[in-house]
Amino acid sequence: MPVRFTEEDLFCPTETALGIIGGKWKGMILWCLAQRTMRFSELHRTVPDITQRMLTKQLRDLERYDIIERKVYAQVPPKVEYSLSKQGQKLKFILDDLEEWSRSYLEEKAAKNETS
Amino acid sequence: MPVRFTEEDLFCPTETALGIIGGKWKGMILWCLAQRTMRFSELHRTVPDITQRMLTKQLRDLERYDIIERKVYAQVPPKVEYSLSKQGQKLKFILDDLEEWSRSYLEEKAAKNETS
DNA sequence: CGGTATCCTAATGGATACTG
DNA sequence: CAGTATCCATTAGGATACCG
Repeated sequence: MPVRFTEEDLFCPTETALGIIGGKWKGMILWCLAQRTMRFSELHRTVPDITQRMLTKQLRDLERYDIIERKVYAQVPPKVEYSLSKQGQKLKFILDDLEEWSRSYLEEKAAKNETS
Repeated sequence: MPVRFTEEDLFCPTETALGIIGGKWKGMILWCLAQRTMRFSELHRTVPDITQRMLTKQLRDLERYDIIERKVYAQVPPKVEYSLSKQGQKLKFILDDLEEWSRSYLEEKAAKNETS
């Protein structure tokens, strides 16, 4: 994903958005940060099975696109807090809708599997 | 992505949804089919630069998750139409929101780039 | 027209060790 | 605590040729 967006993005902005929130971990990270501001280590504990490397990488991506904010406290041991930015807050509502859709989707699937 | 969903999915359904609509092409394909039912060749012309292989693969994925429907007309030359399923229709509204978010996001970005 | 099959490259993700 | 660095495995995606 580029930081300067192209004509492609303007042709289908949905694609852009999916590029930003896509991947294996971003949904869950955003979901966590939508609940509350969290430190790196908290995220690491909360997101199941993510490695430090991946967590760092995803957070850097999200920060780069101004979806989250990173606040470093100048202290030892270090403390870094992550939170949703203004854009991230807006995105949260959509992710909520997506979660709701997914729930009903999974329920319907489960019901179908029972009757079949 | 499994067809039988796991406890992981129930822990964070958003992840599931992003797994279904993620990837390079699915957003745009769904966006096309949200406009209207389309034949394979129409999709192929409309989605820029997608290969036949990729288009087929994405359509199979979406069909497998019951997001779209595939209707084959028994005629020569063959005619196959793709459309949104009921679940796909519901998803459409969320993708619309996502598109709107993305537009405002890109606009803000563009504005920032001008002033900087 | 609407696909498959084969082969290949690029991108993503993971394991592990190390550090200010 | 909050990261990097290195190396490796897996997956996504692309080029091309062929088929009913």
